[in-house]
Amino acid sequence: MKFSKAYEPDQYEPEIYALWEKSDAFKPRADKKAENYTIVMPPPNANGNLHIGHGLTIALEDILTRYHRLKGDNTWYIPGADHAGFETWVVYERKLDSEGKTRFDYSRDDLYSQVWNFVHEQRGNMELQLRALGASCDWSSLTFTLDQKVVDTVYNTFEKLWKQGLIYRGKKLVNYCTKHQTAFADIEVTHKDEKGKLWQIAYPLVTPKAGITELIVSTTRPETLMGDTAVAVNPKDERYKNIIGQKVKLPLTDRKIEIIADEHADPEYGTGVVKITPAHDQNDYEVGQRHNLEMITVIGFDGKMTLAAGANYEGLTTTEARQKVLADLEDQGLLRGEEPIVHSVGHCYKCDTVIEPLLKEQWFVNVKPLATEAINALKENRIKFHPENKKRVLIDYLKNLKDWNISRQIPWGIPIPAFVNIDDPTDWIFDTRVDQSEIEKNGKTYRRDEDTFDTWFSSGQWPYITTSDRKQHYPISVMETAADILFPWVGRMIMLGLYNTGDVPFKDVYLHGLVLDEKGIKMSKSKGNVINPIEIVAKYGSDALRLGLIASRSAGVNQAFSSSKVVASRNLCNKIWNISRLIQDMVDNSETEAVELEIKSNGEDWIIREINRTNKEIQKLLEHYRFAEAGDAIYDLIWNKYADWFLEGEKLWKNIPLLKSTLEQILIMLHPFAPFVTETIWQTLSWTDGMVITAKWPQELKFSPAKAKNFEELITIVTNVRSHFQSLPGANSYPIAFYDDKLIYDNQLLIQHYTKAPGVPQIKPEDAKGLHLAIAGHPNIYLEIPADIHAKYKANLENRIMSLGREIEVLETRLRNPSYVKKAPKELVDETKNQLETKQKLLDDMKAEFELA
RNA sequence: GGGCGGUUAGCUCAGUUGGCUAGAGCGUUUCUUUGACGUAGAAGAGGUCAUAGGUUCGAAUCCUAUACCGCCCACCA
Repeated sequence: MKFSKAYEPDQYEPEIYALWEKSDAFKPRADKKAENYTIVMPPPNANGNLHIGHGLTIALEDILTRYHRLKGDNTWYIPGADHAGFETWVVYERKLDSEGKTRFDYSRDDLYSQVWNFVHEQRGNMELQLRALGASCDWSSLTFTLDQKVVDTVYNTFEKLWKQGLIYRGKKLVNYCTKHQTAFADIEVTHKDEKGKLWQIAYPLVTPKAGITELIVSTTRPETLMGDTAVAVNPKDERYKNIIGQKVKLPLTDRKIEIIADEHADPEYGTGVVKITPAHDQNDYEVGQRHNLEMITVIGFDGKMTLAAGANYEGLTTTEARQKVLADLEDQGLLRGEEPIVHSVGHCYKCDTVIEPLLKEQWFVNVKPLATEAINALKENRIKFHPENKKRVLIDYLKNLKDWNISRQIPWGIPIPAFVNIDDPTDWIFDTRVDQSEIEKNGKTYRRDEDTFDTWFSSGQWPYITTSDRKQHYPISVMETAADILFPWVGRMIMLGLYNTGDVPFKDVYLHGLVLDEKGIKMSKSKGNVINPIEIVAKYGSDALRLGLIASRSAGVNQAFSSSKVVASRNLCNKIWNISRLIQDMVDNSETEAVELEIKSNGEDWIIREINRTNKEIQKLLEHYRFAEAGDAIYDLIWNKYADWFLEGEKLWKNIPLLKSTLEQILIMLHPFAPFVTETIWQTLSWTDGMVITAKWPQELKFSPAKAKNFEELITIVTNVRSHFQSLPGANSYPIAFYDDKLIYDNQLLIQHYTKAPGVPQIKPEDAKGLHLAIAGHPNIYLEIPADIHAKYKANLENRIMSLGREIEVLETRLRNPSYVKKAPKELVDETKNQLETKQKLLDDMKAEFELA
């Protein structure tokens, strides 16, 4: 291969990925002495496409993976694919709908195999996209969330929970989406503030007492009135004390319901009387439990009124029923008013349908014992969080967690391995013969539960399922995922991981925020502001996307996507490409085959120092998950140090062994951040062996600190001269004369090269003329500019003298403060003194310059 | 109602346990076709770190209040 003028990522990326994959570079080494480093990918939807959030996830995880691989760890990055139960089901149901079919046209087994086929036809895209993003994951251990080993583990866990009494079947209020015909866990419900109305309705007392003939209740849901089985007042409420236990006539029905006393009724709110509808409201359900109330279901799973609501209302939608109930109450003179109200209403996160709390028999996990263990582990700091504050947020969530409904009424998922006796609905047994809808056991016939598991129940067991073939990799090193699934996923992995293995599932958690659009708005299909990562890869390259995504981003914070960062990153790739091109060119044109690594100039000591520093810095930053800063560090090294100063100087020396060695070091350090371009370069360079992906993280080279410091001074001198040249007429046409300065004497050529001055002559002190440069430690440097130009230019220098004077004043004030001198660390005070001295000298020099002319 | 973030250059954001002249990318001004790169090089301009107090020798950083913006949680009839 040869280096073209510009790096064109699309020409190399697929080939490079194939090279890695073919050579088993992604597989963990079987080195017993090395440390294990394990990351499990949050499994993307098997039949979906990756979005920009995946771009970020892969960027972060792959940087860690590649870094640890270079460091020599047994690095294992485990990919996954999610059957995405509900998501996929929604897509498939839409397809059925477009064919004029519904789920009720098929058996569950039919539907399951239909979706299975559908998913497998669609599958593969996502995996190709992961490759395009450069994920260096071990494809041979890809786990699909419906793989047998997943199902087996999930069944074992379910059975264990069941045997220990932590699973129970209960008829409780569940969050039900009447459109999708399934229940949800509390966490899956999206609450929104909405404008509604609060109606006042009169419930007449059967026997008026204590001067009270009727009770006014307030409700936002009059249509549930027919499901009322009590009205409640606060036991401490003096107004109603005497009528507790009396009955009221329930309007629109012929039922009489009791007035009960319960803390739930807030005396301050409305009239202080609340209607109790245990079958349709979570609070009322709890009141009902306390008072043993009857539960009447007036809304069905289809979202329509049931017969129990009365013949007049049966079959109406809730909205229609509300209108009719209000109208009927109005007719009977029982509607006593309405007022606008803003209240929070639960919605289906997928279709936005209002979630209906409905009574349904479901499987629940008693989470208390699991959550307690998890909270203990968190409090004992067995898992480190990035950002740290999310740990407390999770603890608070776990403390208040209610029992977890794990049943879903959708066919696409892991079937719940439970069967019910056809003759005894209370007789449930655990059995894994889920491929049969009826089984025989002990001479009795059992029918399969048609429901499937909540996907979080299975993915909550992900870390130990995926590492089951190499158990020494559990707990995994870090769980990197999106901050918005802290509760449903991270929390559940910790609970179930502890429950199943006794150990936490991961040592570290790194949570990333959302990638917002360029304006800082959440991306969504409906808003049309979605950025497709694969398009960015096609346009700017995979490395540019990766570097651009991690730039200026910190843990847990939502942040806008920045195309200018992507462009800047693309430019960096081009920069390192051209650096390599230049070095390859120098190598090709060098006559002698120098082998020994030898340092020949101050700039070489300096660049070695800078590389060493950056090496340490990157390691430290990555240990702390500071990706953006690590990216900045390598960017700065390559661009502002290696290219602008070191390479520029090497055009004079061409120290081939050092050029080769430093370039290799830089390529290795850049590799985690820009895997494709570094590998492409590695494969193109004439002298490199093997692949950079499996190279060894660079050892630090030795250098002379004094010489490195010298070069720093040269940089100051050069920059100073350039600055003058920039503002002088005639630009760089004036020689830089000096006397009695060894550093300049030894580097005349270099200074001339950097400044483009016509010459750097050594002169006698008495011949000094022109502009006297004011550089600390180098008092005898002159720009030989003609007297007339000099005279004019002097005015410009006054500004510098003024600002220097101000700086000196600040330092003097500080040192004049006795408590500063007494209390601040000695080094700091000494440094301040030093500085003051240097600046004072500089100021004197500059003033002397005025005398000269 | 409870909790968590944020407010730093024109824009998007960094800024580790308080410490020297507060950084980056983009944008912007001027100059430059030098043996790689114009997706470039060189030199600049640009910030009273939201506000008000406090702690400290020293505060963008710690504390208290205020304002505005964003997010999460919750059983608001």
